Amino acid sequence: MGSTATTTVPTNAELMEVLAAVGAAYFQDFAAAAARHGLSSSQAKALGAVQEPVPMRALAGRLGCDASNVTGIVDRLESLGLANRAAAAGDRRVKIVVITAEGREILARIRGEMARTHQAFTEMTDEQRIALHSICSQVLPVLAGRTGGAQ
Amino acid sequence: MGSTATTTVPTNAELMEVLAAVGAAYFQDFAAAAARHGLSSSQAKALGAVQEPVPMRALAGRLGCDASNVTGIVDRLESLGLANRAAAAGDRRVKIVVITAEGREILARIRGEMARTHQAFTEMTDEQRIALHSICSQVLPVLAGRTGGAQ
DNA sequence: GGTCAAAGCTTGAGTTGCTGAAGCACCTGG
DNA sequence: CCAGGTGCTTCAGCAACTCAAGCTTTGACC
Repeated sequence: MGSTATTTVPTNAELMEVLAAVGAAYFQDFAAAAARHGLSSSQAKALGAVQEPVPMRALAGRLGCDASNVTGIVDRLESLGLANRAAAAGDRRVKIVVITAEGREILARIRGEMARTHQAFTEMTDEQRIALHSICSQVLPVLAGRTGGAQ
Repeated sequence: MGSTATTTVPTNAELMEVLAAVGAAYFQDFAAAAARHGLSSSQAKALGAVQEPVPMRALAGRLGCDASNVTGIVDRLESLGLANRAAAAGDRRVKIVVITAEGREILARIRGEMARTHQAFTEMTDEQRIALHSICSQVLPVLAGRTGGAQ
């Protein structure tokens, strides 16, 4: 394959285009896998964000949405038996969302069923895997806005 | 985590994690920039998908949602003066969505204002830019499911 | 030429996601 | 103990999304 990299450096616009396309495709793969298990993408995303127990308010921060919104999402996860609300020790206002064993299993199954994503990975060389992981890790703090805002 | 590039190849799970994080951060940057101009992310995404005139049905395919949904989105774009419905020559059933000059300007402004994304790009070396673009381009056909489905 | 299935778009009902304002329960500092 | 702030929920209200049904137009078949 093209080990002779055509050394034309892509412009910002070109990078944005492929990045957006990859992001959108990844998201659709994720949403489709979640839907097969009866979860919306928001619910699945929330499930992924509570692998560690998290207070409602912090979960809203992780999901980038309003706290009142999280109430409904966790309501549905709870009614499906995938998560529970637990009281926080020391502050009875706080409710901590805890994933159940079943929730953990569903989450693992969803991630395992993202077929297109897995196939995309298998078609990458070791060098590409290393490069991609390195670039993403380097770029993430900037992109996620650790520049002056606490998470 | 040696700063000496430990050439350990990342696992699928590790790749999925950083990819998901980057995708989510990119999307939030996009949504925030769109919101500054009074557009929801769906509307902005649709605007980006009609830089070339596109029939309603094809637009639904590009956005990965139901055709009936596109009606409402284009309604709003039209009421904002960012796009228009035009009759297709040769088939009077078809309505073609055409972006307006104002729509094009807003879109350019949104893309220009994705500050975090641009900053992330500026912090990449030329080699990283080339590698990222190459990997995304290679992976995109698989990830987007060109495996048997016409777009 | 007439008829009928199919395609393209819209509409309507219903669910979810999301926000903002209001409200209740609880903590903390004076 | 009281005032103000914090955490969660509830309640409109809107956008997005899906499915089913409906309308217009098209294309093919008789």
